[in-house]
Amino acid sequence: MTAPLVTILDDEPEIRSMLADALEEAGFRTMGFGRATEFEAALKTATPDVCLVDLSLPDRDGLTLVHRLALEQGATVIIISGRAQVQDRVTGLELGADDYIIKPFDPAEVVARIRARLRRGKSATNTGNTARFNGWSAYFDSYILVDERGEETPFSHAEGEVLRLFLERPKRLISRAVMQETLGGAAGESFDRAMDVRISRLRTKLREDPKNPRLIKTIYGAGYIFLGDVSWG
Amino acid sequence: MTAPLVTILDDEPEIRSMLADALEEAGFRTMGFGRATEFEAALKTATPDVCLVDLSLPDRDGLTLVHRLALEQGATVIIISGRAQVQDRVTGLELGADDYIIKPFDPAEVVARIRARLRRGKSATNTGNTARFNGWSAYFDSYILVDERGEETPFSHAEGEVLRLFLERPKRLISRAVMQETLGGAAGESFDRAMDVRISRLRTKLREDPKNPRLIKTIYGAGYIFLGDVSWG
DNA sequence: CCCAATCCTTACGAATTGTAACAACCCATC
DNA sequence: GATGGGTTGTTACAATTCGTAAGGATTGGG
Repeated sequence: MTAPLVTILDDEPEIRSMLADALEEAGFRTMGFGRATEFEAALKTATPDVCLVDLSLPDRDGLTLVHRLALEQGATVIIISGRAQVQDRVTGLELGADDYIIKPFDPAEVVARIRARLRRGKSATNTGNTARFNGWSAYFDSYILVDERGEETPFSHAEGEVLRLFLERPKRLISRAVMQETLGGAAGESFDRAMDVRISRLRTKLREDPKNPRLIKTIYGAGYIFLGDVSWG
Repeated sequence: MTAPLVTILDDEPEIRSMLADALEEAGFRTMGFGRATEFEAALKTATPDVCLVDLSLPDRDGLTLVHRLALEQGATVIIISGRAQVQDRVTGLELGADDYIIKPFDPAEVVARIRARLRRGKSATNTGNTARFNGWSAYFDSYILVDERGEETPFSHAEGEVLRLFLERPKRLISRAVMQETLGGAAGESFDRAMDVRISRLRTKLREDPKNPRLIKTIYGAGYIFLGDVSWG
């Protein structure tokens, strides 16, 4: 499972290094090019997962290049451009680009947009559906909880809804009203016992001590609070 | 092939109608909603290809909704928001959105971005009649599954239909309604057991552990989700 | 310490889903 | 046509999920 490869095609070296820094920080491999010819030469040996392309190239019309990349190579292409007109963006996207980012940009957003593209694809690093907390790993796409010894515990859809709600708001009070809203929809009268049961079942899967819960705390008369050091990814 | 369905979730009626106009002009079908509850109710029967979501909803936290849509439903989600900070965009994309468009926007760009998303989703899948996933190779022209050791298992036409549907939409929830539509045609009454049987038979051919399936997961009350890293070719 | 409100947990049942077994069907071959 | 192998739908029943009810435990105010 190698890191995804991102190529950067831009004639300004500062932009290349800024992007490369941010991308490598985020765990990607990068290759930078200042001219289309070099980039195309490299394409013969490397197969990038994402191509960042600046439209204002010295030696080639960027749009044509994007079109060819998207059509022939089938690569994911993200245009980076100083041209901010709606019409520019529309034609760029129509020609096959997957995204269009306007200069000046924030590298963090570029990383986020690349991740969003890759998420959909094949064996791409799926960000956003895995969370780690206090020795546990929660895989929301496979509906599995894994403890630190690697032992797996499957959880159901309903349990996953509760767990995700907690992991999205760690160390904050979550009122019963909010829970009802996000989970069941209509906030019924006697129906709210259902939520207790969901939480109860989730607690047993997390092996919580009923007398002394470490992760899911009950705030009498208010709601619940999830005490865990959560990191998504 | 019917036109792709785009749902619009925004509390401002003018924005809804502006988007609906532009999208229908461009050949899409649209459904508009002013509140998250109505939208979620509609999701039980309809399966949109793209969901446009405004983050400032009156009755629900938009970001949570996006997260749920992206993870559970596996839908293509595009956020439309007035919040223009980079951090807003990054968190929106991290939570599962496929794109983030800032108000005020030009409907033409929205159309172009939706097209870019759909293009990627379709063309990546429809080509080829061979697919690889998690050690398996599926040959749809010869109706044969091959495991990593080269052992062959033939599969029938009906099983192939289910498998193809899964492989074309990996890691997304496929509702029973969609399955019926793609497979059996008429959504009968007692006929829906047939689908379970198809899936059951496919599961045994993929050597799934009945207690703990890895590839084909059941979402109680909703549908199925195929969790393989698929590459066509 | 007492009591009412709140919360936890167990058990049960309705709805949903899995699968084995059988029947209907298709289709090539004799 | 009849036969036989394979495929697919149907039925029946087992297993799972998840809300509900009920009783016990806990909390916090007085």
